[in-house]
Amino acid sequence: MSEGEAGLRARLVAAGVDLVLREGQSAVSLREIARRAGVSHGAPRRYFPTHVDLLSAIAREGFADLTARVEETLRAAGPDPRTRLVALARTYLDFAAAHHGMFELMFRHDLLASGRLRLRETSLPLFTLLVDLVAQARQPTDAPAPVLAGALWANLHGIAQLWAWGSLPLATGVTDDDTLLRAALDAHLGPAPH
Amino acid sequence: MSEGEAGLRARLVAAGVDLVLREGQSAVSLREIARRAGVSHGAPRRYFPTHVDLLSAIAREGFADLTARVEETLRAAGPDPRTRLVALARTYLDFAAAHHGMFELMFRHDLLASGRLRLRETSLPLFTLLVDLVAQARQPTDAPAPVLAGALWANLHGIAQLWAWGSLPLATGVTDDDTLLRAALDAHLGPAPH
DNA sequence: CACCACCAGTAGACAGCGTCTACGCCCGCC
DNA sequence: GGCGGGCGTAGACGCTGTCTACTGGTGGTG
Repeated sequence: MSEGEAGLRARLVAAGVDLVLREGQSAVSLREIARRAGVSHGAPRRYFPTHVDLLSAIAREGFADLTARVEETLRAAGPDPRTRLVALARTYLDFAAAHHGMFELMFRHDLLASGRLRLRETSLPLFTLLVDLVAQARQPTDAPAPVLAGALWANLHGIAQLWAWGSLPLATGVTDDDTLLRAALDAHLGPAPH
Repeated sequence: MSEGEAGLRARLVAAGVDLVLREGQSAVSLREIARRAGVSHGAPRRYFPTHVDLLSAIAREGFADLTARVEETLRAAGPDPRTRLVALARTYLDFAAAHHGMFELMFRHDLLASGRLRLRETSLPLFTLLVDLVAQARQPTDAPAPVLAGALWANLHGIAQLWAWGSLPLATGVTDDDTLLRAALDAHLGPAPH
């Protein structure tokens, strides 16, 4: 009845999100989440049959968060498609850098394999946003929008991943990912009009 | 003295490589590796103080393997830089697809953080190969070769990752990664002369 | 030739993990 | 007023990585 009574299911997910943001992927054990939610280690099982089920719910929260941030950014960006694409890309990279544990969790292969991630409801909306923008910004001679958007997304994702990994700054000698972001956008959409 | 006596250190790494290739990342527990190598679970500790030390050694083997495959491919490819780049990229994607467990292990963030991966000796040689080819293939107006190569590598890596992840085919509608590979190369190096 | 020091590998303990199962408690309904 | 059912507890199991005490064999030295 107290204000903290938000339903154990939601509390577990919230505790998990908090944990992965704060301590990283390795901290998100089932038992630690239960501890933080103030219940016994067996309690989560009623709502999440398996550890990966709980992790998937946490990762879905991550996708929702990222999508919300991107939409927020786009709301503030001007009408120019290219500018909007830069904003989207910047948000993606910032998210990956700021919430690296969550970002890792979101793209964990075993979660995907479990099928509980529901790509259609999580990552697809985000991708659709990208496809729309690409469709507006692309040149007539470019590849079809979905292919172009797919290649661009992969580029973004790779930058986020390898940048966090540290070998990209080491190898390229550049010290900020914005250089690579611009290079990627210029490459896929032609040089910036600017 | 028998032929099987290759030194426990090497046998452990070999068993780990075999295991990760065959069963995937989750199978590479310290104790399972020890079991496969025919020693007790405490034995690895003499050569690898920690589990991540052993995993790092396995991952380094993966980088060496990938590098060797790329060099082999390049040896067979013609002199045209663009053709050679396609060959390199294809090898990278094939490796990621065929040895997904190893590929994941190689880019695990906790291994990187342990410092035992030694990027300079493993991934840098590979990247240098790429930079050299890019330097030959790039247009004068393009970004500097290291930046261009970095962006291209990220693109490749992202394709490998997201393709294996499954959302790229789902989202783009394309059914083979070659389409995306070509799109990426065309984007970064200009349309193929063909 | 005897001894000893050393080193590789063994074996057991420990805490933590995910999963499973048997058990109580409490609330709402008949 | 009693009963049923869902929610959470608690303990067990086998597995994990790490730590520590130990043993057996081997090479060098007196």
